[in-house]
Amino acid sequence: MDERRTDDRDDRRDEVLRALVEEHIRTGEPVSSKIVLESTGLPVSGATIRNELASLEREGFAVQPHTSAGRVPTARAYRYYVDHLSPAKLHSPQQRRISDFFASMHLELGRLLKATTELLTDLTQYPSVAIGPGATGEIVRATHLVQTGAKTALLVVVTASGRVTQELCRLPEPMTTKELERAEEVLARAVVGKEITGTGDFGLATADVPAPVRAALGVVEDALRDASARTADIYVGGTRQMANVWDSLSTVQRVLEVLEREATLLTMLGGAEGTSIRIGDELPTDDVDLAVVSTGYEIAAGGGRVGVIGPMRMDYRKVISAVEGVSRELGDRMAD
Amino acid sequence: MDERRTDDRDDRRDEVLRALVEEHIRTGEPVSSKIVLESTGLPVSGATIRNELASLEREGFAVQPHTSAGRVPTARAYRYYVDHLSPAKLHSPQQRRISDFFASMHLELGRLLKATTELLTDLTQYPSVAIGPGATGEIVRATHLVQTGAKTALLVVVTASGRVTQELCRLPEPMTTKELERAEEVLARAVVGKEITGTGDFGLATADVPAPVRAALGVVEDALRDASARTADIYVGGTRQMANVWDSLSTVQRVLEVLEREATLLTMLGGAEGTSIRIGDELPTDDVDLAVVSTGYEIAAGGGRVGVIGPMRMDYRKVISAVEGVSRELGDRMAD
DNA sequence: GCTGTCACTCGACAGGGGCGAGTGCTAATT
DNA sequence: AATTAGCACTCGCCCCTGTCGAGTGACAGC
Repeated sequence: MDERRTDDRDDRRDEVLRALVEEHIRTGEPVSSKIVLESTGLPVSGATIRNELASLEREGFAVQPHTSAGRVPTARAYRYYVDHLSPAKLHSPQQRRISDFFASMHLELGRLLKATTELLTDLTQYPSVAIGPGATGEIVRATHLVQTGAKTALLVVVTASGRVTQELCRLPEPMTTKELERAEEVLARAVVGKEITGTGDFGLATADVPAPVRAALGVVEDALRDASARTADIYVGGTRQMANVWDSLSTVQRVLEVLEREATLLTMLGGAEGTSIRIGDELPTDDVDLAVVSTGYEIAAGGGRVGVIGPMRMDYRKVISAVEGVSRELGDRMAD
Repeated sequence: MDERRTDDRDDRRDEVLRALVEEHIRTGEPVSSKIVLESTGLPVSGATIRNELASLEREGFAVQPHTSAGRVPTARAYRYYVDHLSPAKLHSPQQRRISDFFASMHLELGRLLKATTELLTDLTQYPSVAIGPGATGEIVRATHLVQTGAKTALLVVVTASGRVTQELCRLPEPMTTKELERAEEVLARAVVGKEITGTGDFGLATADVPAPVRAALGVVEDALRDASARTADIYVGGTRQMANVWDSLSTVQRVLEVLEREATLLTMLGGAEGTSIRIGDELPTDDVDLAVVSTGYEIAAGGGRVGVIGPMRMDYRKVISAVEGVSRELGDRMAD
C-alpha cells in the first residue's frame, strides 16, 4: 500500500473529525458536510466530505440524530479529539486572571478552595469541584476534648498545616470535668507530634489511668481513627451555571444528584496523576452527557484535585488550560 | 347590616379561597369553579362559585392565566391561607422519623446540620437550608497560631461548645518559630476564657513583648475580629429536588443563584423569632415563584435557623410541621 | 341573592402541506 | 481508484387550519 497516500487520507480524516468536533462544540448543532468543508477549507467537494463522514459514522465517531441531519460527534470522537487533535495552547489573559486571583486572595485553605471553585467557574462557565487534601500524613499539632453534653465530647485535632478536624465522641458514661481534663492530657501526650496514619493505634485504651478515663480514651481513639479515615473535604461551585450548560431539566437534575454525592464526585475526579479527562461512558454515571477535566495539586498539607464538570461538548482547550493554570498557581501560592 | 348573613358570606368566601389554594397546591393547574364546587361540597351552584371567584380576583387573591381558564391563587391568597385557613396539624409518622433521625445521628454540629438539611429534604421533597449558630457570645477555650508560610500564619480558635474557627493572618514580616510561639502564648493568655463579642479589643497590639511579636499580634487581633464578625455557616441540601419542584430551567437557575448567595439566604431565612413564612414578593428576590418556611432553634452554642425553600404552591402544613419538628428535636438533641 | 342557561373566548391539539437542509447513490470524470 | 457533479429522497420544522372542550361572564327568572 502506498504509504504517502495512506497518510494523506488519514490527515484528511483527522481534519474532518476535528472540524466535526470543533464545530459541534461551537454551535451545539449537528454538523453538515458543508460546514465541515467551509471550516476545514479542504480542496475537495462536499461529496467527498460526505463519504468521510459516513466512514466516521461506521467507525463509531459520529451519529446522525435523524436521516437527513448533520452529524453529532460521539464520546469516542471527543476522546480521539483530546488525545490527538487538541493543541494545548495557553490563554494568557486567563493566566493573568488566575495569578491576580491568588495574589489577592488571603484565606485559609477551606475557604480558599471554595473561592477557587468560583474562580474556575468564572473562567470556564461550568460548575467546578475542588477536593481538599486528606488528613493522612499530617503531623498533629494540638488536640482538644471539649465537653458538649453529659455523655458527649468533641474531639478537635489541629495539624501542623492548619487543618482542623472535629469528631463527636459518645462517652460510655458521664464524666466529670476533671476526668475529661485528665483524658485530654493523656491524649495530647500520646498524639501531639505524631503523624496521622488512618489506621493509627496510639495505645490510648491501655493507658495507665483510672478506669473511667481509660474507657473514654478508647472511644476517643475510635473517633480519632474515624476522623483520619474520613473522606477529604469537597467544595462545589458554580451550580448556577448548570441551566446555561445543559438545556434539559432532567439532565440538570442528574448532574445535581452527582454533585450532591460526594462518593461519586471523588471517583469522577479521582485517581490519575496529573490531568485527567473523562468523557461520557468513561464516567461512573450512566447515560448522561457529561465530561470531567481535572488535575491534581500539591501543597504543604498534601495533595488534592480541582476540576470542572461540563457537557461532552465543552471547550476542552480553554477548560484544560484553566484547570491546569489554577492547579499550578494554587500549588505555588500555598508553597510560599 | 345583618351580622349573621355577613358572617355566612365570609365563611363561604374563605371556604372558596381555601379550596382554590389547596386544589392548586394539589394539582398545580388553574382551578375552575367546578373543581371548587366538588372540593368544598358547598350547597350552591357553579355560577355562585364563579361570582365568588370573580370577586376574589377583583380583590387580588386570584388571577386567570387567560380568559377561559380557571383561577390561580396569588401570593396574597397564600398569605391569607397560611394566616387564617391552615390548621397546623402534626403528622405523627413524620415526627417519628425526625426523632429516630436525631436519636441515631451522632455527629459534630457542622455535619449534623448538613445531615439535617438532608432530613428536611427527605421529609418535604424541597431544598432546605440550615444556618449554624454564630460565634458571638461563645467562650474561647483554646487558640493556636500555626505557621503556614514565611509570612503567613493560621489562627485557630476553639470555643467551649466545640466550634472551631480559622482565619489566615498575613504577618507584616517573616517570623521565627520562637517569636510565633511567644505570640501564641500571649494570645492564649489574653483570649482564652473570654467571650467572643464581635468587636472585642483584647489589647494585643499593646502587649509588653518585643516589637516584631507585637506587630504580629496586631494582625492576629484583626483576624480574630474578622473571624468573630464572619457570617455563620450555611448548609444547603436537597438541590437535586429542584428539578422536580420548578419546571422551568430559568426558574431553577434563579433558585440555584439564590442558594449560592449566602447573604441572600441569610436575609431570606433570617430575622423573625419563631416560625416565619415568606411568600413571593415578601422575599428579597424579584419575580420568582418562591416561598420560604423557616424557624429558629436554640442550642448551647447559640441559635440558628432551619428552613425549606419551595414554590409558592407548597404543602405548607406538611412543611411547617416538618420544619418545626426538626427544629425542636435539634434543640432537644443538642441540649443533652 | 341564588340559579340555570347560553353565547362566547381562548388555549390545546391534531392533521396537512410546503420548505429546506442534508444525505446517499449513481454515473461521469480525472 | 479516488473524486466529483447531479439528483432523488428523507425527514424534521414550521405554519396554517379547523375542531374540541373547558371555562367564563352575563342575563333573565326564581
